[in-house]
Order: sequence, then C-alpha cells, then structure tokens
Amino acid sequence: MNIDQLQIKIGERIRILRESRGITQQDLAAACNFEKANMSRIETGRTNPTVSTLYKISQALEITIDELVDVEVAN
Amino acid sequence: MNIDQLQIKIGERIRILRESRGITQQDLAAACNFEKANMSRIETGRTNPTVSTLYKISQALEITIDELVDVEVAN
DNA sequence: AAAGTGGTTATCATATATGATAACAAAGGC
DNA sequence: GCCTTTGTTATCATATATGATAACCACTTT
Repeated sequence: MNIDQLQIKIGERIRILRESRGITQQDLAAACNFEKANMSRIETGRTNPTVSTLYKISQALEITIDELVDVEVAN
Repeated sequence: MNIDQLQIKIGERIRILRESRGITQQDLAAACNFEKANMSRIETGRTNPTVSTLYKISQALEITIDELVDVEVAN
C-alpha cells in the first residue's frame, strides 16, 4: 500500500461512514467547521490530511481517530 | 481531548513503541527516511503530522496506522 | 578532558495542507 | 423549462508540515 492508495482508502472510509449516518458532505463539513469542497477533496483522496483534520472528522462522526484510519485490513 | 493533547499522545505512543523495539530516534528516523530532529519533533508533539508521515512511521514500526494513532482510550 | 551517543531545539527553504470562493455537472423536484 | 441539492474541481492566499542543518545539553566511555 502506498500513500496515494492510503489516502484513497481513508477517503472511501470517511464516505462510507458519512453515508451510513445519512448526512451530506455539506453537513459533515459544517460539523468540522470547514467547507464542503474541502470534504470532497478528502473523500476523493486528493489530499494528505493532518492528524488534526482527521481528528475533527472523527469527532464529527463520533468515532475514534484510529477507527477512522483503520483501512489496511478492514474496509 | 484537544488537538495539542492528541499530538502529544501520539508522540508518546511512538516513543513507547520505538523504545520497546530497542532502537534510537536516529534509527527510526532513518527507517522512515528522515532526520532524527524531525522524529524528535514528532515524539514531543510539536507538530501536526500528516497521514503520510504517520504511515511511514507505522511501516517502520511494523504496525498498522490505526494502531499507531490508537491513543484515545488505550495508551 | 575529550570523544561519542541520544535527544532537543532553533532556524531556514520548500512543499503542500488548509480555508475559502466560485464555477460546474448531475440528478431530482417543481 | 427552471430551481435546488449534492458533489467535484480549479484556483487563490495563508498557514504550517516537512526536510535539512547546526548548535546544544546530558550522559557515558575512553
């Protein structure tokens, strides 16, 4: 697994978790205090997010950060 | 838990895992292809690392990235 | 005392993440 | 048809992570 694949996996995971909660990118972004465009960038794996960004998302999704990045085996 | 505390927790976790393997910051940094000063910065929680940085470290420690950031309940 | 080891901190240049805005496309409802 | 919603993409300025070097401290060894 290279870093690009990891970013994509994490993005996919965020998307799945978000959709399972029935909310839009707009909603999740707002809960994290940023714009929907930035959430799209993350979900599509087009950025290399920092821990703080992932942490905000995990809080908004009400999970722990390790659950958010648990993509290597599980998915 | 705020982001500063999270960074510190992750740094502490990296340190514990590194020491459990009996290697120096120098060694771990080299395995990640960066300098010991940068590893010190991460272990002391003075930076907000990106996923790619955490991934390199997790690879060097031979664990998954979720295990590396599993600091909120476990420690 | 001098040299080596392990870690910290400051500083710098460069790359890039973030935050924001706007334009766009696709799909659905009116 | 038009409007709204949802998501994508491009672009920009700004903040900051990264990569590197060097100086430093504490400790140990010779």
